[in-house]
Amino acid sequence: MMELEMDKLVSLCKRRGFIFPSSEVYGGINGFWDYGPMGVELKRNIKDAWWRDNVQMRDDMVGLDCSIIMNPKVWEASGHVGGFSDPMVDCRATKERYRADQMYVFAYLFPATNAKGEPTEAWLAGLGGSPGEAAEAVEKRAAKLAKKFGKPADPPVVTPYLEVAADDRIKVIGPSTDEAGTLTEPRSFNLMFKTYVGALESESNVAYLRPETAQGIFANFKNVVDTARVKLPFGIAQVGKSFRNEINPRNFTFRSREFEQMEIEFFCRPEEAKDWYKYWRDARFAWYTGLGLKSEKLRLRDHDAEELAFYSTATADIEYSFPFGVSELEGIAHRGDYDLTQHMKFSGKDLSYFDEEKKERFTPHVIEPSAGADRATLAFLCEAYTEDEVGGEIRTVLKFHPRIAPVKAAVFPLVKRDGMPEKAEAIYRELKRSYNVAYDEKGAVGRRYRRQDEAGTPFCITIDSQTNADDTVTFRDRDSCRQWRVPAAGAVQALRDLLDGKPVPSAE
RNA sequence: GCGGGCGUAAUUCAGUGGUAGAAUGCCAGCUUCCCAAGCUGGACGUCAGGGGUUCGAAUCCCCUCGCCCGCUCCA
Repeated sequence: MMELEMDKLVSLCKRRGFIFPSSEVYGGINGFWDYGPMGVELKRNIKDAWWRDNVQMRDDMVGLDCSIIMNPKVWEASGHVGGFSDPMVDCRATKERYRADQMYVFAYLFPATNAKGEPTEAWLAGLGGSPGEAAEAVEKRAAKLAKKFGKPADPPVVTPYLEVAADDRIKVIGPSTDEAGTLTEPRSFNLMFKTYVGALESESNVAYLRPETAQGIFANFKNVVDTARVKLPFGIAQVGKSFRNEINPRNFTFRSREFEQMEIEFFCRPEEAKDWYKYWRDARFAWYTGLGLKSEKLRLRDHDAEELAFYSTATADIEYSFPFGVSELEGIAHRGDYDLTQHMKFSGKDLSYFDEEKKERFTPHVIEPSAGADRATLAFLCEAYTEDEVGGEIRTVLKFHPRIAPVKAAVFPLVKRDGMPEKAEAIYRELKRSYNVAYDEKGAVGRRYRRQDEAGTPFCITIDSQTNADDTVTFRDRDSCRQWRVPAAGAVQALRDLLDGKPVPSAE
């Protein structure tokens, strides 16, 4: 198995117009990427395949396209504001980082006096969910100090670190150091991109760019039920950009601050949720394999109990083994009725569902298959990248599934004379009505084939001297380099059949 | 966020204080009846950006930005 080097792929993506660093002429900007002429076709094909397979082809799915900026209360309900912006404290000495709300300070007063005759103070910080938990390690450290400075007369005064006065913080000794004053003030880390709605900046018009598309679906649950004549079980699908500020961009486009999601919220009766979870978990895995992510690099991993979010009873990740490690492409989560319940609580609106047949009112449960469009695109690129050796030379091929290939076919006149260009261009024009195809008459045909291989074009159609005699053209298969003849008049249908999965004819 | 490495053409890279280079790719033409062939010609560089040292900086120093690696973080 050839080991893909990420550098080679990144370089190919740049060279062939798949992916560029964002605003590169200004030196780029960390965590943002642009899709070039090839990349935009690839990513669109992936999103279109997702939409077609999950919305168009199904009777129980509808689509939605929500605004990126929503009422900020949405994010209070979802827990993105408040719950996940814990203030953190860094230790300058040990470079460790602690959650400020889980740090308690134990102020001891030892009998030994200093030069001014004052007792010796030691403000020891400990970590834990409660003062009791934090005390354990601290007491051991205090016992050591007691040998030196004598036993303290009183038990220590315990203060949560967040409530320690700013002036007193320099007295605090961090959990893994003996030195005071190494801890920074508590700083909050912003999960979300903050902005202001309207020309004036003030606390009253703060808004956020959405960190996920899911909440727009929940917020529109009632609108869809009231207007789209849907009945449980049904799902709402959305493709769109999301933004996260807290992440550390890494690994090419894999982890970006601006990214695109393909999300489904599938609503069902509570007692059916478990079965639907299993259904989606398998269906989503099969979707990737059906588009060519066939190798052992694709994995389905169930979360164990500790890994589960508190509201979820089951979650699975679809992972891909990238050159930089195994990472998540999609998560399928059984979210129970958590989201709708939260939005009912925060909005005061009834988002329950009335089952007309069973005359029952209840809050639907939700299965959420949430996929990353950019991550899927990167996985398909990694999977497709192949280096074949032909006569001692490296042939670089992107072996995309025809459905996602940016260019479906290229049409060439074998040489630039004898009416071949005219004939080739006529076929090209005809194909172009249905497919994204390329035309090239420049230079040696071998070079033209290789150029298309590198862009992942699955088929090449070549017009040669025999075309004049019997009006047939050659089809050439990207992966095998095999060629066969097809009547020129049937070229469009022949390409359609191949793109629909008809196998390449075996060798003549 | 921390630490380390790096940044020269579209790509891969050479260039350690004295005229900005190579290969590949790209473009034009010739040739060419099938897989990066050959010949001729051509375009392409704010040497990441800014500041400093110097008669002179791609080269030395400082700052910023970006990329890579390892930590940290990643509901």
